[in-house]
Amino acid sequence: MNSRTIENTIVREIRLANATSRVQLAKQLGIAPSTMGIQIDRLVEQGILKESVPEEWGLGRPPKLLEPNPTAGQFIGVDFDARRLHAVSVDFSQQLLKQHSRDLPSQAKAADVILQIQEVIREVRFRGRKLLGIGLAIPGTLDEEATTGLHYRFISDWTNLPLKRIVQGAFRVPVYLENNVRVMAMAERWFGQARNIQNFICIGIRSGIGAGIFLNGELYRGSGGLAGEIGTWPVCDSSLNKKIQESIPLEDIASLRAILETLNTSVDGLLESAEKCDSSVLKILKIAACAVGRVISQISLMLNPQRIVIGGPLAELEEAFMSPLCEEVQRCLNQQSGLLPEIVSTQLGELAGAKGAAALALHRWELKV
Amino acid sequence: MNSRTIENTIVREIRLANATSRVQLAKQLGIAPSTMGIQIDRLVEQGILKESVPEEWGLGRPPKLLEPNPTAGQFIGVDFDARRLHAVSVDFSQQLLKQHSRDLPSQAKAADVILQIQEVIREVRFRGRKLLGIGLAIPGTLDEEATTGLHYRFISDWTNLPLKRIVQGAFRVPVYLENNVRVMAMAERWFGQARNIQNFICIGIRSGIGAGIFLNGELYRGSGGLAGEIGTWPVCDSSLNKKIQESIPLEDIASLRAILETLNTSVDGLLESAEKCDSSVLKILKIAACAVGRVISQISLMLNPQRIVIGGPLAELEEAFMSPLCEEVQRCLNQQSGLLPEIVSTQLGELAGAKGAAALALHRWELKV
DNA sequence: AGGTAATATTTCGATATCGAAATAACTGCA
DNA sequence: TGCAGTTATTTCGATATCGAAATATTACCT
Repeated sequence: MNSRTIENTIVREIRLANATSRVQLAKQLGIAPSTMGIQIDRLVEQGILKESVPEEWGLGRPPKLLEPNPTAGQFIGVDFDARRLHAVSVDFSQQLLKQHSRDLPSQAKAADVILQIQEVIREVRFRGRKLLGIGLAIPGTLDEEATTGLHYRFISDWTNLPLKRIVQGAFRVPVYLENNVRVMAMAERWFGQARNIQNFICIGIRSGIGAGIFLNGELYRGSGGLAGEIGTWPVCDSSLNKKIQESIPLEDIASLRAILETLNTSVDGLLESAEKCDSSVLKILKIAACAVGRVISQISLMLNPQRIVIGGPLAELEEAFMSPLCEEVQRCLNQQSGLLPEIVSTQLGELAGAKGAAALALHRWELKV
Repeated sequence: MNSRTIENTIVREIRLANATSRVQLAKQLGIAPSTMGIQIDRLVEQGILKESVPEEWGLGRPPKLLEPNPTAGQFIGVDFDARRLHAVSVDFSQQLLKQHSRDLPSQAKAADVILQIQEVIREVRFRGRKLLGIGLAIPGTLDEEATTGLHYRFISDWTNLPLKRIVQGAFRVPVYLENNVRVMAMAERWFGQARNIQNFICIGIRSGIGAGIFLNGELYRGSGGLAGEIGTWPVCDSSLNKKIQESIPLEDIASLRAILETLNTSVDGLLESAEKCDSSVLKILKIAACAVGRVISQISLMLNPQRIVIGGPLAELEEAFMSPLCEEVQRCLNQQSGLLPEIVSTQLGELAGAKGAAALALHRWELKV
């Protein structure tokens, strides 16, 4: 049991294993069924949970299935980077209510972005459902307590912004912040490729490259909140590029930005020419994939994760990117098959971050008795 | 609260913060003082805990200090590698009772080693204290459940040995296994350089190189129990050795075994000539230190640990090894001071592993009601 | 229809925990 | 000595949890 109250643990458990029974929950949480009965009855009475009857059932008395009551309230999630901003609202059972995406003006200032964040929150807010919390997926670094944005390279004056205070002041509900990539990892853990996986790493390849890390079933942030900052990981491999003598930061080889600059094209252009098997594009992508693969193999030596989830546009390129990446990981770990992680690409679309941010708020939310 | 019973949590808490009071414990564990009183009374009555009076006290009623009762029983810890075997017994309050070390015959077979383990356990067993548990620090890899030794490179037929079953059968007390380096990390965490540090990594440099990892305050094993196997980490840096084109496994550059082979000397010989600043020795050590330093810097990017503890004989060489290591880490992380970990060498001597193994048994031990 | 087996939930007395107030044990001061 | 101030522990009625047995609801079999 965590430090959370039993009530919150129950709601969380029900959301994860959508629809369970009193007895099953009692077993899962190591609580007497009689006690669980009392707790559940109260939550149903309060309108937090809903009971339903199973459609088919074998032997024995059928359980009263439990689900979160959608009408108990809504959560809002916002995700952004330098170019684009996404927001969603979800009901208490994590179903999408409204969504909204917009481009940010290039060269946008921090103050603009903060205003736009508040605008889109109002935009996606669903009338008639109590707003229970807001989650923000923040690019760049956060302070350890996750209240303040410290730095983001691609918005010039994005420095020491007390985002939690600002948004909390504007909407008067709990606001939860988390780093962009970590929110992606949470999304994978809760409704993506890493459900029920205790040890996995989500690697996001966008303007920069970062990792969201789940170990022993928990998000890992590092002692200063800086874990996963692998953008500057030194990569050097003479087999990749004979001219390289010194090592090069991973981000300079494999980030979307670096690749687009090298090829002087757009994201859509890149994806298109990769589909068409343009050989110069494939070569660059292969170099990037190998670099990421080498880093993954080294991470695997250290952390032996069960699974790696790749996020970002490149993850969609099966032949051109994911295959060479997997091969390189295999090559590097050839002797040690026990260390070889499963490598998959994300299936959550553009809204992954926003949905993850909403889920962050929803999972952190505490029922006050 | 963990899944452990309250009683065990209390005993553990008292051992960690040697001597506290009922009220303090109640606060620390979030339990009502009245309840804590009942629990403690029972534990004292059972002879598990002892009460004592504080020597000096300021204002207010002085607390009845609590400590583990040494006579409640003993734990035995065994640590070994291919060359040498250590065993200790400690009382219930973690104080050393007896110790024993012996060399293993070179080319010893697994069966020999297992017999010797049982012999030294009998050797250090302290008469008149109930034996409550045995901890074994095992070199090489273990299965996920930590019951079976899978493989150890330096004992030829060390393969799939059900050590837990064997030793448990022989002594009829709970037996706990853990990997060598992880036990060292536990020792650092409980009574060494990493007390009260949530995120740290213990790097052991002996015949091989491995890492014991504590994250979020918990030991991290990896999804197959293979986390920390950094011996084959590829190191390549043309600044270290111009002739290197391909990367080389860390263990081939920086393990004690590799260094001793290169210099054709013994451990004592190496330490001695390092003290005397033999330049060829210093050069080899510097290359090793830089290799380890580079790996640490990469690990820090990923995990942002607060502290790194270096174990093994080389950790004693301040000038010849630790200094160049720290410098290399700083150089590699130059732009990112937030990621720079504290780097220290272990202060626990030869018996660290055995004491850690005993502490493992003692911390895992469960009071059965 | 009636009985049996299986599973879920509730009932109910025993036990554990909580929280607030009372009590105990000390220092410092008059 | 007596009293105020401070902190630790215990007391005690209210509440929560437990565990085993009782009850409820279903399928399946005869």
